[in-house]
Amino acid sequence: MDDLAVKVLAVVRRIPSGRVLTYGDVAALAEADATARDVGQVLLRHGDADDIPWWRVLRADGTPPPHLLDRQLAHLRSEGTPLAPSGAAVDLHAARWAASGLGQDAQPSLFD
DNA sequence: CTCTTGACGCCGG
DNA sequence: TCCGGCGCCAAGA
Repeated sequence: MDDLAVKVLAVVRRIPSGRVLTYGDVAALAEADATARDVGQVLLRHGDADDIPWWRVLRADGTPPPHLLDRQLAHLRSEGTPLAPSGAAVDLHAARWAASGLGQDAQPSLFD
């Protein structure tokens, strides 16, 4: 478990239920030279831990990676995450967690 | 040391 | 809107 993984997982654990972040967001919040790809690598290795809400991390367009589509959407629906009209993706505009410098939580409307 | 792989993201057709 | 291609970069083989 390297330092980068610790930081990335710490960020993911802080995502409130019903909110989401993109891989790129997590990379930026990890305060390291992490890229979105690195975040994917970390979750690939450690995403199985029970205390890690990996399903709250999505791609930049709000869709989950293809092989996780069903499982991930099931988790998101169960915790009331705002989905896009299509139902196949998350409504990022509404559900994206405004974490930067705002502490524990934030209002989705900040993005309007 | 080189080559492949992949939970990403952006851009052009 | 839907693809396909390309850049990116750390790990393994």
